[in-house]
Amino acid sequence: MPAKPAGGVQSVERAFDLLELIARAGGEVALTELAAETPLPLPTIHRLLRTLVGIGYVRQLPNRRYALGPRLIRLGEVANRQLGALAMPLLKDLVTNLGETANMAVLDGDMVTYLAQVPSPHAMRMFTEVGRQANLHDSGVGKAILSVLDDERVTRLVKQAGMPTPTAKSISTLDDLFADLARIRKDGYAIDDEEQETGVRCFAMAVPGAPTPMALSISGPVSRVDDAFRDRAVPELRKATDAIAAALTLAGD
Amino acid sequence: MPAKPAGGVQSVERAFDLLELIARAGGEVALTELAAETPLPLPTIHRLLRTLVGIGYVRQLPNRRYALGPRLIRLGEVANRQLGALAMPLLKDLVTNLGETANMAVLDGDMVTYLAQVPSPHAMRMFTEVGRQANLHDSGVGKAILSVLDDERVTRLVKQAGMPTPTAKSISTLDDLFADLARIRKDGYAIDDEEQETGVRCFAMAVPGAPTPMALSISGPVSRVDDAFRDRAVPELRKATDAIAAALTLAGD
DNA sequence: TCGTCTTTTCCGTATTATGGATATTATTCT
DNA sequence: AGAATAATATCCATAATACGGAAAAGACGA
Repeated sequence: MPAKPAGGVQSVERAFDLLELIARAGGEVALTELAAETPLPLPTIHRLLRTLVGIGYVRQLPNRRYALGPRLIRLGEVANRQLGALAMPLLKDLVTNLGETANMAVLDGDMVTYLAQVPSPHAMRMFTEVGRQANLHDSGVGKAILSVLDDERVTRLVKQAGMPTPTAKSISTLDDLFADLARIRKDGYAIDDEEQETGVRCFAMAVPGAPTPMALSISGPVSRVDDAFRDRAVPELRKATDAIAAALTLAGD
Repeated sequence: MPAKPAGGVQSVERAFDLLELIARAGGEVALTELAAETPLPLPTIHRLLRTLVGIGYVRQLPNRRYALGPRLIRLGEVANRQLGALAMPLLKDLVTNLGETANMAVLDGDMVTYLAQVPSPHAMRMFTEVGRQANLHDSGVGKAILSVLDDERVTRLVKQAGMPTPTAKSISTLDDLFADLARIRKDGYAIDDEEQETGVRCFAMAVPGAPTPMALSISGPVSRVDDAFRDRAVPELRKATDAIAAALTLAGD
């Protein structure tokens, strides 16, 4: 009885589902908790975990609880470098030409993950933003990414993640979000106007045709990041996103 | 005909082998290159990759080459945070009490990966060391980790990774390495005396009984990190590694 | 100490992944 | 440019592999 048309290797898919579940649960889960979140029978879950523990991608705590293993860190790092290396020179150009902090982020589950950043020469910013995650509806990169997805998927992702409002200006309803997405689709760039952090404004643009939805952004204090800045920034962002799209198409020489 | 007594799920193990191979190859490989490095038949490799691409852990470039996918970044981040969060307060204590940069690293394949760092208040150090990898034989944390492994494994790992000599003081032969490991086992701490980077000395100690071999270190300029410093540092390191060992044992509340 | 819940092992079954053979593309050579 | 070559992708019969119900072993709480 073929329930799914997918042609993937089931046990592999299930193993990664488990890893995702552990990650979603904060990095540490009991076997029963996993069983509650998947339709898989307990022995199956246990066998897959046993396998993952054996090869070091999951570690079992003395509690018998399961956590993500350290070998995953390396894989994540390489994946990160891979994409980051591609973007770094472009982000640097953005910072040189515009003088504000440039970021690159990808869609990752129902959030965005920042992959690379070149800080502005102006002020010292936070430790490192790389690896940080943000919500789709309250960040420039998030909205830019949503703008290239179909409405159905937008709804699903946002409902899944919820719509917290870190500032008074944060978008809080699906209607407002779709109105903003319509503007983004029309103009080709997203604005985060103090929606994520008070005092910080940001312009963002999706990489067109990227296999994994991703976006670039340029952000800084509202005092400097104004309409005049936008007029300078948008063409630069376009140039950079186009360059990444091209690099992805030609990747690997 | 059971060739291996292992009770793992083969397809899962194979899938992760492929991910490791891609990582080892620098993040991007052609199908044939993978085939050359595994005994697996091509169709099997292809099917596994297809599965991984389908769920986003591998992406296929327009070249048809395969690269690690962005979903791995998230998993790596969570795994990192998991271990890092545990260590952060302890590293902070080390820095407070000793005034130099504190690191935590784990064994990862045939190298060490730095998981967390608290920089010293003294001088500005490099961007961020987190995620960086170092060799086992030329770093304090690496040698500390080797000291808790059996000789056979030490030999295998070091032969696998090779013994580059970044500085004139780097250990370059297995004999020298084993002599140093003997001292480390006796005294309970490792020294990296400008073996990795000229001008930088470091004391390191393994976390006893850690499920995944890991170590802490405290490092700084040779001018400040001297014998007197060692006498202050070693007890502090012991305290911190014991605390981590205890935390691992009690992890999960 | 005993009872309950969680984790782990067992093992017959058939579903699932396997890989040889082959088709379909890219790439190189002349 | 076209043919030859190599790389990548798909088929499909086979059986080996993973599966999951059932029951044991172990942890936990009373």
